[in-house]
Amino acid sequence: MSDDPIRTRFAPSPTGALHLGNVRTALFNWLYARGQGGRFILRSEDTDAERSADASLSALTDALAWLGLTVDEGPEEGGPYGPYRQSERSRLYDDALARLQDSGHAYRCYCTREELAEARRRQLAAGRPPRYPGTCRDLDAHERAEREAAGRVPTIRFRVPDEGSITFDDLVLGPQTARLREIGDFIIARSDGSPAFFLANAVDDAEMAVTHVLRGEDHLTNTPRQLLLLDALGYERQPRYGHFGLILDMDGRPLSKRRGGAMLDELREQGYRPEALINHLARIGFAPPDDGIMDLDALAAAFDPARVAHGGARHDATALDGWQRQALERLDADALWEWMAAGAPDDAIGLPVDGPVFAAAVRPNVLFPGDGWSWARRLFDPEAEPDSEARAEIAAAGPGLFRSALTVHDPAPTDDFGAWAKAVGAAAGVKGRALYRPLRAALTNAVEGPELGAVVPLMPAELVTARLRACAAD
RNA sequence: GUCCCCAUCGUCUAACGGUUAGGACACUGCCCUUUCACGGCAGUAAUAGGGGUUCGAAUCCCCUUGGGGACGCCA
Repeated sequence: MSDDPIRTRFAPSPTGALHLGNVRTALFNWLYARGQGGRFILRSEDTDAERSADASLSALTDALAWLGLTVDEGPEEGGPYGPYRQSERSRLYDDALARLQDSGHAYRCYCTREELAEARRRQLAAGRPPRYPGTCRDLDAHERAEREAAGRVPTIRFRVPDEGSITFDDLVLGPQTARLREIGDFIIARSDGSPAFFLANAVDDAEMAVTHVLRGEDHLTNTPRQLLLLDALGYERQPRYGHFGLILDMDGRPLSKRRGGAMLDELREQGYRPEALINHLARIGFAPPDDGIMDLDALAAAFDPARVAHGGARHDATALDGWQRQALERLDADALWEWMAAGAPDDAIGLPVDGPVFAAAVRPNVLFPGDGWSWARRLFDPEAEPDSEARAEIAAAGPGLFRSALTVHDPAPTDDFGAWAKAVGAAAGVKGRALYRPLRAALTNAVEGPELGAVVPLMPAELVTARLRACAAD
């Protein structure tokens, strides 16, 4: 069938937290590799030494593992194309840089940041695209020596041909053509000798035999440059690229750490389930065959880059919550309790019943572990007070109802709540809404919540009595 | 400013020349529940605008408008 095994990669810079856009990129690449029986590679793009930290990298691998995006080759897993940290691959980049200069594809540029910024400013002001003006493009040996004597440290730039075009078949968008005259000479090595993104990223993809690169459309205009580099370096084995629209927030603005609400760590901390996140993200830009929650393998089997949406799309937190609800419904009581317990606050109240029993009882009214724990407090804390709505409900019902309730309170309604409530209704002469709402308010301290029959039997009998007395006292 | 990508219900999307334009989330209503929520059922709601091409256009082409991206010693 296929000659070469599919290889995809996720190549983040370990400088900070992942937002949903990054996660979806990882997800799509993982889905494609998995669905095609290929391999998913993690590569740490840590060439910017100061900003990279191994702590961030391990946080990142932890996040991928939590999501279920297993890594086949990477910094921790190793693999035949290692090392998988760019900081450990400088020999490769140095070699590429040397070859590019020897072949005349690259040259030293002595322009300072200030000069470049000034040139850009002038071009913009003149209504022209801000491109490298080519100042150092054709320096002779004498001119170079002069600048070096002046203490200037060069960067290395790739010489983009003035004429011609480059084309590629985008996995998502289809055929693409870029005119070379639109592309300025770009920096491939910083003045400290470290490789720039264009170079390191392209060289590594080729060296690591990556076959398919799925990335955000912010890279669309990078691709021609990287193809140029790969051609100049003589790589015959080049990856195919696919670009999809970026994820935006509900205002249609790009996701950013600053605006918040879409950072993976934050969401995980809040208690979102990985399945919820995965299913939400899989459907931003892609339409799996099933409406319900799908597991990663099923998503992988269905995934097809050619069917990924071209345009950008919004991250709607409400939709994510919908997936969270579905994810919670599918958990069995033990798993639900495990999830809730993991998210217990420091001042979590002790439960008078088994955790899984409690978790299952409040499940329909819980989206996050914190919700469960606030139900625990409302239901089981002897100190808990009715909220204002509950107070109003209790006042409106008057003490008579609760006095009646106390008369039928022995034995406590812990066994058969339905029968007890019926008896109370008969004794007080009320029924339906007029009966249940005050009882709910008195017993659970709130006017809305889980099924009373599921939750009241969990409460200690003395507590039920105490709450009824408090309401009957007036 | 220049170049590139994009455009279907509020949101995410399906329909890849012929459908009553479908689904999910959200919203509304009804049912269930001697209770709110949960759940079940139903409903409101979209092809940005204008020109073409075609027997026939959401679908192909052009223009306009609107969004996004790139143009960094960031990745």
